[in-house]
Amino acid sequence: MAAKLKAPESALGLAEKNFQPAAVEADLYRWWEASGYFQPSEEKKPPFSIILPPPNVTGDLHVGHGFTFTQEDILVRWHRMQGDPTLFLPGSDHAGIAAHIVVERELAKEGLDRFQLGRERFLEEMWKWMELYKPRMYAQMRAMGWSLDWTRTAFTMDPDKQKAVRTHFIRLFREGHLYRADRIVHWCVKDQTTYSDLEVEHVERTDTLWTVRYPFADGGKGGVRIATTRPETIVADVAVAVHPDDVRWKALIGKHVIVPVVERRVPIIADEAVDPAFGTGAVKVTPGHDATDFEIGKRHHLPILSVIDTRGLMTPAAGALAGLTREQARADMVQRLKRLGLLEQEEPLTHSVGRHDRCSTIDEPLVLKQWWCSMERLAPPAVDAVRSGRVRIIPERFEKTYFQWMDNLRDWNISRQIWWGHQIPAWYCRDCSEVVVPDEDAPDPTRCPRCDSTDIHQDPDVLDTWFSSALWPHTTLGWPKDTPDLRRFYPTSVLNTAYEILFFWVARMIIMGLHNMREVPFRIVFVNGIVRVAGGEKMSKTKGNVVDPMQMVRDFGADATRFGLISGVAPGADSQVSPEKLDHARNLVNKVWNAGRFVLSALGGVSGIAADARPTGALSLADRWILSRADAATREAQTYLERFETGEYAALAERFFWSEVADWYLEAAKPSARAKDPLTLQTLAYVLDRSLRLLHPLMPFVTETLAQQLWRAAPTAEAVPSLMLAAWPEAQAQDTDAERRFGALMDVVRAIRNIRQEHGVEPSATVDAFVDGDRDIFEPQRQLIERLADCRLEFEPGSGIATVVRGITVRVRLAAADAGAARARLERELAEAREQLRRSRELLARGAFSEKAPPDVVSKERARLAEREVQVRKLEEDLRKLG
RNA sequence: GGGCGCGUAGUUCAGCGGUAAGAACGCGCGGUUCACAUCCGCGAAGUCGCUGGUUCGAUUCCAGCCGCGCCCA
Repeated sequence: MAAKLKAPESALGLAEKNFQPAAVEADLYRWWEASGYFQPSEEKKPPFSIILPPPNVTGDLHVGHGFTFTQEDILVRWHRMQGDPTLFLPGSDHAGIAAHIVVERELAKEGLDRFQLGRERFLEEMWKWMELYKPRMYAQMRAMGWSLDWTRTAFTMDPDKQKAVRTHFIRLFREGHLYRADRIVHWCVKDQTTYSDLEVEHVERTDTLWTVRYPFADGGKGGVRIATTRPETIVADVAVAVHPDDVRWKALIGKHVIVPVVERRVPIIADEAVDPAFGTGAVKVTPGHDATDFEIGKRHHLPILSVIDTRGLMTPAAGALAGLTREQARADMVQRLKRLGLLEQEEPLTHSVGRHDRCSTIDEPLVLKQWWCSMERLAPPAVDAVRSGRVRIIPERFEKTYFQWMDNLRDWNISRQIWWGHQIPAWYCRDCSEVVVPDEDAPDPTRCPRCDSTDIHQDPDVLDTWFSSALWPHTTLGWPKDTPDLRRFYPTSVLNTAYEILFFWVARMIIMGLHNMREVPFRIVFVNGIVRVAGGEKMSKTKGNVVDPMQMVRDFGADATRFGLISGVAPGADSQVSPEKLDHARNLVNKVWNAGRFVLSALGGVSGIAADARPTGALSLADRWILSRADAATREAQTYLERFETGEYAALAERFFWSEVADWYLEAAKPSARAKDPLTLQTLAYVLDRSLRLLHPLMPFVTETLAQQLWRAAPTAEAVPSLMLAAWPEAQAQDTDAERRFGALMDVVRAIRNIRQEHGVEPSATVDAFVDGDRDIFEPQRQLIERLADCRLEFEPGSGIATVVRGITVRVRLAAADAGAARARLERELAEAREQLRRSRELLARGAFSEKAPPDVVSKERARLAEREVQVRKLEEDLRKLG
């Protein structure tokens, strides 16, 4: 830890009526960071660690990051306060194609493309981008107040991470998990690269479905009618296929037809993959340009013809169509078929078409030589890890999603024909075609180990970004080296991320973590929903509805931004951000500030108080009550956080602080606070201290600002320099007697206020109020009630407008007593009370209820019945008195 | 086609086998006392999507249907 630094002198004076986030945030964060508070302590307790899901260095931080990372920071700060050695490790991802596209777009503005620049200069441009945006993103993370350990910052293209990826590739290759093969892949003609199954996005669109007749080879009449949306690929057809059980075609299986235009003689084959309901039930088979057909071709040992190249142009193998674009070739082919009289039908068809998820270019399936990662032996342990509970997924329903994908895993295409990323550590000999993958620690090969040729070159392709991201939880901690961090923090505690990347990332981390470390990468996967804009729309740059978290910080402050993002969110559920929500969050932060100001001013000039000393002795009812409520809040906060219910935790913290501490306790405590009553001051300090601790993970800045002031006025025995390091509170047993008494008081006060308002009593007027409840409760609290309800309290029966709460009659005498209004009110209440009484009686009268319902439910209902009987009796009595 | 989720106040959402369904915003009324008008007080507002089933009891569990969204093929 760095030399002890003093907390920054707050730039925000207590005279300031509104909390000014900008005045304190940067100073506090700098102090926390420079003091080493974000680094894990050396406590000998089991550590708590979260590796930040590294955001793509493609631009600025997104509000989705804002939500996820805030949630993580809440867990992290909570654990740190519990004394756990806590690591929250920051980083960023080089983002392969995504970043590639961004930089290529920048180049295009200057009329350049990467091929003009060449690999080396293009990579320089990529690095320039990274060096510009990485620090920018890190600054944004700091602005959000996330307690990240910046001394351990990691980037997927750091030299040691590159080394790790290389080692990983080489080991997988040696163990036979990697292979190079000609297979059908998804090709993007725009980005000039392949992509994996996961990166295909299926979108509905309407195309034309052409029905084409393929004449019989033996000259027989008619022919086979097939339906296709891609007539330009007819020139690559090598068969016609039907479903084996399709009675319409059964007799024709084994016969041959002539592929139109190219006049190729091909067989009619039977394959289960054919959908008899599609078109005529017979389909053309084009293994070179369709994934399903590629599989059919393999099963039937059909040749592969490739007629489209990587630019999307027809190859010489396409014969007459050579050189045309796909669209031109399609039109040309349709004309030819028409002329030949083989085009039988043309109709619109709505179907789903694959597109590249990065740029929405329509997928072009091609057969190309690529590196593949076999999932055969790697996947089963990862399935087992979740099935056995060694990795828990929260909410649980996402386990199903995980299994469904894992059970249908196909081999993973890991080659990408781009330049930015981890270049594949494989070399090819031009003389003998040897594939050279060097040893782990060997330098790059310069000659072929088989034929000694020096004409060898490295694979120009890079690895899929997720191939490196899959290693993140262990490479960030030092793998492949055996480091103290790796030993201490792996497996990490929680991985928290959006459900969108459950497959892309989470599953692959489990797979590769288990492979490289023989242990799961994290104990718990906490799955988030997506943050949407108000109205439920997904944010997207193209729609221009992206909410910038930094703008939110500027407008509302980091504390309010954090709270606004977290509140009202259930685990795994999508959420919405709106200006209203942020307004409210800012108001809450301001409330905390002002309540803090009040307590601090009350403590002014008083010595001998320790904010962390629980008050004891002859406490007032209000003091006892708020202490009990603080314990209740503490207990609930713990429960919610343990269940990852951060939204509930936020709601609870707000409810406790605003509705209980501020609205009732501070109001109740005002006179004795002014009178400098030592017990009340002690309670005020203690309750503020407790509140700040409970609120700190949600809103670190305002709470730290106040804690610094509070601890100066009322130094704690704990004597930690920062609220970040203060102990998380522990709950004591609740004071049920105080809660019952104060609860009754609250009800009475509300009842009097209600009558005042409903009957238009002058706000400044003091009314006479009568209470017939337990004098033992109300008499000692007389002054409090009188002040809060603006009344003179009597305990002798009087006349006036009455109401009954909790079996207590409350009556307010009005200056211009209106007997009609009084009666109306009583009658309304009586009708309702009678209805409730009737329902209660009916329920208890039903034998089945008392026999079968649990005894505690029955006795609770009995008590309720008794209470209602009192209520009705009192209301009737009052009504009778009115005459 | 397979899977998952959602439908609760005008809005955004909690909740839940226990009979009196919550919050916030918004809305209406009232309020200038030394923490806060980014505030305080009071109030109105819901057939818990529809239909059936299980149960002593269903908004909650189950099934079907309707509507919406997402994922996978």
